[in-house]
Amino acid sequence: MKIGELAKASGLSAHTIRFYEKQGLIQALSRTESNYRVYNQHSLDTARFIKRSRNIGFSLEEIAVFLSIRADKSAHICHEAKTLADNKIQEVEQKIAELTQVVTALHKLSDACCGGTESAEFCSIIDTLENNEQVTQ
Amino acid sequence: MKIGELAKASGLSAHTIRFYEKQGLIQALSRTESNYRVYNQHSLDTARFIKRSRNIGFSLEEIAVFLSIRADKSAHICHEAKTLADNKIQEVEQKIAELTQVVTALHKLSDACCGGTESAEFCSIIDTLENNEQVTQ
DNA sequence: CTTGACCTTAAACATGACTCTAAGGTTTAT
DNA sequence: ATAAACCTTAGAGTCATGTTTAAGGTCAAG
Repeated sequence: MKIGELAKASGLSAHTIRFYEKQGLIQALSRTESNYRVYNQHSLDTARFIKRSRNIGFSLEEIAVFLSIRADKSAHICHEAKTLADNKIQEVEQKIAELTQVVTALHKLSDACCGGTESAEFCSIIDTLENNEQVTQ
Repeated sequence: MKIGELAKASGLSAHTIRFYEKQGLIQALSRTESNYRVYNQHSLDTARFIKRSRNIGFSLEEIAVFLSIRADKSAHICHEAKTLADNKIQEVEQKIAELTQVVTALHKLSDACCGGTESAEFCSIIDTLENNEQVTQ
């Protein structure tokens, strides 16, 4: 399999596969005489593994850890993988909490504003941004 | 007021204030003989306006629009400000929805894993990433 | 034998919002 | 007079995850 075929089969672009190689996530089995990368079914499995992991929200760095567990499963324990997942859950839930605060603040801003064609001279949005120290509370 | 004082009073760094100047968000009133930036109370109000808007989650580009409304309120209408806020709400709610899906997928991954000190040979997390096409569903 | 599709590399560009560095000049306090 | 603390500029670096470009080399079909 050449990089173009791997790209098509995995849904990644050939560019991205080369980029992942530079990041140490995936390696070509070998090279042809003309220096083309050669892949096999396992490469495809790896490419898909990476793609799925990205979809779930893991960073390339985290995926590298998963891949190293996968590469030698008997040398690792479940706890390592679960810790990665649980840390990610914490991280994403934290982010959601922050964004929820942002939405609340935005709703307060928006709801107070008439939104009409009146001059913005007394617009409550501009007003709040100008004066309210506690705008995000 | 010099940039250091404005920085202290606004909670922005002097670096950041210069950066905002380059982005067209805030201008010094004038310069001293030695070319130092000179600010006044209105500059401080503007700096705080920007900071509050950033806290709420507006981009510098969006803040530029708010500032132009604020600079000549009678030339603008409430609708413009409200539209900005409402678009932002859409955007952030969309982001929250995505992250919520991510958390759901992560919980599925994590909950299925024993997380113990067993070898990762049969780790359901690695397994799922390897085999499950529908991992984010 | 040429066309077009494929492959190679290194490096630059993109995003957004800073942050830092280099190489100075100025002001204030002691 | 000198050290510390401030200020100036232009430009590069940071983060993560790619994408694009330039400048080629290779391969298969017609």
